[in-house]
Amino acid sequence: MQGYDKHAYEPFAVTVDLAVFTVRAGALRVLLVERGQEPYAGRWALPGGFVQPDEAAETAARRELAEETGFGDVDGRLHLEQLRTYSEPDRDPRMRVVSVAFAALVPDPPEVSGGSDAARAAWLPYGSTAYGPLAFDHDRILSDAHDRVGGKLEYTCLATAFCPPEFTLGELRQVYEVVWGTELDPANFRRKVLATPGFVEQIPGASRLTGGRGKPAALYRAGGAVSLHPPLLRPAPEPSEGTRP
Amino acid sequence: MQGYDKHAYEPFAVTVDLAVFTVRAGALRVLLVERGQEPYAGRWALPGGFVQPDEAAETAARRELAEETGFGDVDGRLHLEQLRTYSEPDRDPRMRVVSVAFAALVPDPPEVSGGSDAARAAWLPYGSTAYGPLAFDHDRILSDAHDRVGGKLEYTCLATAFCPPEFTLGELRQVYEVVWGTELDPANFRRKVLATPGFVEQIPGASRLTGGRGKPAALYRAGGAVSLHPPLLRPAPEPSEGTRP
DNA sequence: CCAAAAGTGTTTCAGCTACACCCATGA
DNA sequence: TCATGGGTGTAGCTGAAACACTTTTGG
Repeated sequence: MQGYDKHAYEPFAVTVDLAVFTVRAGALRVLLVERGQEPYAGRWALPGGFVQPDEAAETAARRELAEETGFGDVDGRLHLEQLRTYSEPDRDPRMRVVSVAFAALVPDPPEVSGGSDAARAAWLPYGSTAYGPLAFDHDRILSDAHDRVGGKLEYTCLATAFCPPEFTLGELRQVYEVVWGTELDPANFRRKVLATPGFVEQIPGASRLTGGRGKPAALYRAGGAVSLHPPLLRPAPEPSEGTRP
Repeated sequence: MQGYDKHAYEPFAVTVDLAVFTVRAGALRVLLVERGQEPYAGRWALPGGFVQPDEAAETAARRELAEETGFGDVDGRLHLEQLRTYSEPDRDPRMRVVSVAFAALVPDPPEVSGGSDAARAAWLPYGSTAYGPLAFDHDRILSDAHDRVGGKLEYTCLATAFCPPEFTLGELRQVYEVVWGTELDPANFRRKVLATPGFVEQIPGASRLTGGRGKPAALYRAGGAVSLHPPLLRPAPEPSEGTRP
């Protein structure tokens, strides 16, 4: 950071890529766009685009998401979080592109009106074989984003970002189950969540039917807390051993 | 990511910044360099520099660290981990600079031979008032890096990255205490570490004096595990409440 | 009545905290 | 001998897992 010369180096293009998740119909879904041009024409890719000269990466991420998928930040309920930056020199065959990746969570999936830029946009089930390999290194980015979200559910109150303003504890539990791919004990989950001050707040008197059948469930709002002490650990992958790479 | 034109946008400079931590003499220290030029001449800053057109950010980070501080990756014992990317348009007064920040941990601090680029390099105590505000937004980067490292100690085996190849459990415990700024019960810490398979491996027969006094301590090596199940939680900051922003 | 989901109670067990206590060494 | 840090033992608490049970709805 000592010797500066604006033109001493070949210019870098800086882009953003977004892995936007939601939970719909009991499944984890990702927002993908179909590429209309080479390279990777016809392949699915993460939404994203160039960072403009006067904007921060996060600003660019919100703008591109709206432009490309017609999905704006409705009611400010879009949770956006920087994932990491991918900078391998050959990750784009045409030029040097450094991409700042974001993981995003949205509660209810509004309709996707394929925006100005992209040929097609759709919420596809995460991990599905329906969309082959993604363009560029987007498979890796998507996988990293999924890992990050799964981990953050353990020690933050992030799960409410998948839920509408008013939700039941069963819906909140489904977020954990769908992201982790496991089943949780409803009784223990309930106690754990309610025992964490500020995770959720009950809406007095309100209740709603969920599965069509069953007792109506009380409604809750997201509380002000952001972190979980102690954390809500997912069942150990191995039989309680230190994980090796 | 649809319409490409290499010169359609003002070029971005892409740099790396490193927050390199070590534990020396019972204190957490950071590697800083003194700036020789404007802006912020004479101020302390994180080591870092430009990413070259043909290298990934992590490669650039290792190279700059060696060039600027003369501190190479001795024995491959440098733990380097991407933190996040800082891209606010005004973070450098001269031009648009997007910086990929890294957190790094090293075991024993070899001498720092202020390298080619920097005026001076030194290991300064973290949080000390000795170095005023850092250049650019480096105070924030350093703070973010400290948070990240502190958090990762809880649920990964990262602490061994601060230790030499052979270390005692007291030294390992000191890493936690120094980074978290708390005291830990030696007995319980010992049991917890040994109960996690793959965290450390005892070196049979070896022992060493540590504080000059006291019983010689057994020596251990880092094991192959990377994550901690269940985690080693630090004492809650508040009286066991969900943390609010 | 039955199925399904919400919600409560209870037993059991693992893990953590706290603290007492012994061991080996230098001063 | 005392101070210091390593290392072991143990009683008690907390919280999570597992599972039985009640409640309230739709079919």
